[in-house]
Parts: sequence; C-alpha cells; structure tokens
Amino acid sequence: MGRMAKQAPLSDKALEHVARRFAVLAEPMRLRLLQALFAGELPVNALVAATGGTQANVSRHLQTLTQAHLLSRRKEGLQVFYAIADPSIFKLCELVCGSLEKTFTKQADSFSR
Amino acid sequence: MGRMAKQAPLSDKALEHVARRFAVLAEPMRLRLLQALFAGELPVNALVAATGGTQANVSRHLQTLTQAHLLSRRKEGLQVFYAIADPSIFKLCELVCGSLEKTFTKQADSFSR
DNA sequence: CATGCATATGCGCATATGCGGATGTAGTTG
DNA sequence: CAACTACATCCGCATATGCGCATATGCATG
Repeated sequence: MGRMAKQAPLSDKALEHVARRFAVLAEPMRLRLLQALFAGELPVNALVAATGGTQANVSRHLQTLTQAHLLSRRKEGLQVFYAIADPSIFKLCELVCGSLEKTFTKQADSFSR
Repeated sequence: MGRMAKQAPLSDKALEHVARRFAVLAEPMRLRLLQALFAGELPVNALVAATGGTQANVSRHLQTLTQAHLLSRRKEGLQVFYAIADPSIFKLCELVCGSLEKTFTKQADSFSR
C-alpha cells in the first residue's frame, strides 16, 4: 500500500484535511490540554485546573480536539474523561519542538559569533 | 542533551511558538507551496504557476513561510528562489497524512462492518 | 535614464475563531 | 422530585487572517 508513496501531490480535499489538522493544533490552550493529557486520561474539571482556563473554554476546545479525532471521550457518572486518541500527536510535538530548538540555537549562535 | 526529556511541561512562550508553527502550516495554499518545493528550489513565478494562486497571494504566503524559518530565500537577478529550509516539514507532513489515513480507514470500516 | 519584468506591499473587506458570561442539560443524591 | 454537580452550548464581541486589487520596489537592459 501507499507506504513508500513518492509524495504524489495531494488533492485539494486532502490538503484541506491536513491544514485542518494543523489548525486544530495551532492554539496554545489546546496544546496545553494535550500536554496535560500526555500523562493519561483526565476529567474536564482536572483539565480546567491544570490549564487555568474557564470551564466553558476548556469544554469547547475539548470538543474541537475530539471532533478532530485527536481525543477520545468517555462518560463515567457525572464526569467526562478525555484521553489522547491519536498517538501521532506525541511525535508531532516532538518534531516541532526539536525544529524550533534548532532554529533558536542558530539564532543564538548568530549573536555569540 | 534534551533528547530523552520526560516531556517537561512547556512554558507559555514555548507553547505559543509551537502553536505558531502549526498555524503557519494550517493553510492549504501554504501546504501547496511546500508541496511544490518538495522537489527542490523554485522561483516565485513557477510557484504561482504550480499553485494557481495570484502572484500577490503567493508572495505573501512565501513571506509567512520564510519568516517562520521554513523556507530559505535566494535572489538571483530578477528572480527570487525559495527552498525548503527546515527538513522536519517532510516528516511532519508524513505523520499527519498517515494519521489522517488511519482515521479515514477506520471510518470506512465502520460502514462496511 | 527610461522602460519593462519579477516580486513585494498597502488597503479594504469578508470570514473565521477565541473568549467571557450566562444559560442549558444530563446525571446523582437526599 | 428538588437541589446539586459536572459538563456543554448559546450569544455577542474583539481580533486575526486570507484574499483581490492596485501600487510600489528592485533589478536588468537598451
């Protein structure tokens, strides 16, 4: 299957899907939520506490992440537990952080030189 | 160095930088430009042709990508050549595409079952 | 130095998105 | 079933961002 695909140009629809995925990750509050969930499943109130956001805002962002299939949702009594559903998130964040680190390091070098 | 870092929670500033990186990638036209540049360096007019965008719009998006240190810029006579400056882009796109493929496959399965 | 080409930028508009505050809903408990 | 808890959603506002159009800038050439 398409594993070694030679980067065949993606269709417009595919590009929009990819863009949407990146857009979902392009909000600090959502990144905070994902970061809090790195350690494992958590209920909304814990995420509110962990991120310092309002309950309404946290809930909305959780909905966005869930609709993007990045989080899973599980009701248990009064609480709703969210968890990371797409493990690619981990590598994604690693990659971006690594790349940004390099960039900053280079910028720092350009001063010290 | 930080290679095996235990995902220490990122600072607010760091999170905003990561979010910004994702935001830059969250536009179909910019993804088209990156995709066109996957094969190598190209001048603006070629990118206009490849993407079907207007010259003004392409130029602005190229500026965005360059300011984000994703592209490099090289002037040669009247033309300006752009090239991918951050190889992490390749893996990033691969990861997202792979993840989206899985998601769609699952959705497809949920019909055929 | 006047003209022309390749690229960049200013401006205005339309749309999208995040946020706070209030309110709605589902489930639990007395 | 009334009151409470945990979560979701509605509304309005403020801001950000993409786009088209026009125009400016930089560089080469006759």
